Amino acid sequence: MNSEKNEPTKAELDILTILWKNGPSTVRFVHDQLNTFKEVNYTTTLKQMQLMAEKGMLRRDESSMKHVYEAVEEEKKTKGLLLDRFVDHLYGGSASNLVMQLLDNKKASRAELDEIRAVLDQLNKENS
Amino acid sequence: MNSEKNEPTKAELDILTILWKNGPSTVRFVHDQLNTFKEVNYTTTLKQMQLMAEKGMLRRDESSMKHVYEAVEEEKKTKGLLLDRFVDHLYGGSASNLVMQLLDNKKASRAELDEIRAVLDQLNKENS
DNA sequence: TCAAAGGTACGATTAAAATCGTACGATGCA
DNA sequence: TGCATCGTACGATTTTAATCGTACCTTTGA
Repeated sequence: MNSEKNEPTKAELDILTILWKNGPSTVRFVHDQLNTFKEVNYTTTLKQMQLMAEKGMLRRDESSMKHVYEAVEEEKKTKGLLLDRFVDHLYGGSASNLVMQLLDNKKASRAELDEIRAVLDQLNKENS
Repeated sequence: MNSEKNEPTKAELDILTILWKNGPSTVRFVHDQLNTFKEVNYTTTLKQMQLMAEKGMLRRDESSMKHVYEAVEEEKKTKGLLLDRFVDHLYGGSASNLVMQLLDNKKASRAELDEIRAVLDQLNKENS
C-alpha cells in the first residue's frame, strides 16, 4: 500500500545509491562502500538497512546467513519523485525555472549544454 | 564567517521563501502566510525565526516592538547552493543527467520545453 | 573441538529538527 | 486606569533521524 510515498532520508539515499549501482548486496559490502566516503560503524549500516527493509524500501533475501538486500523501487522512479518534490518546493513546479538556474549556475559546462540540447532535439522529433 | 554554508532545513526554507517573496516582514505576517498551507502554532514560527536570526540566516530589525525580519542571503544564491548539492548527490554532478530525467519525467510540459530551448539558444548566442 | 572471525538482533542513546506552553512586557482603548 | 490584545523570550518537550554497544548465533580452520 505504501513503500514509496515517503522519500528516503540522506543516509537512506546513500544506501540506495550503492544498491542501485551494484545490485543486490550484503550489508558488509554496502558498509564498505559507504565507508569510502563516510565513517560509520558496521552495526549502524546494518540497523539502517534492517529499518529500510521494515519500511519496505528494501527487499531481503535471508536464505543464506549473509542476508542480501536489494532496492525495491528502481532508481529512476525514486529519483524522479525526489526531483519532482524539489522542483515543486524550490521552483514552484516550473522545470524551466530550474533549468535556467542550472545554466546560470555555471553548473552546466559547454559539453553539457550540447548534451541537453541533443536531448531536447530528440524529444522534439519524437513528439512532432 | 559562516551564515551560508549550512543549508536551510525544510521548515527554514518555507520561511525564507516567504521572506524572499514579500521582503522584510513581521513574524505575524510570515506566520499567517505559513498557515495558508501548513498548520503551526505562532510561537513555533516565532522561535524558528529567532533561531534563524541567531544562526545568521535572518537579519532582525528590532527598532519597533514588532520586529522585522529579512533574509540575509538572496534567493538565487541559496537556491543555487541547494541545487548544486542536489545535482551532486543525485546525479553525480551531471546537470544534463538531471535535465534528462526532468524531461523524461513528463514534468516538463510542451510550453516548458520551448522555454528551455529558448534559454539554451540565448546562451548559445552569447557564448559564441 | 574450540576459539577467532564474522554474521544478525535489538534496545538504548545521541543529535538534530520542530513544536509548544507559559511567563511576561507593551500598547491601546473603553 | 485597567484589562484585553498583541508582541517577545525562552525553557521544555516531542518527533524523527542516525548511531552505537552488547548479546548471541554460525562458520571455519588450526
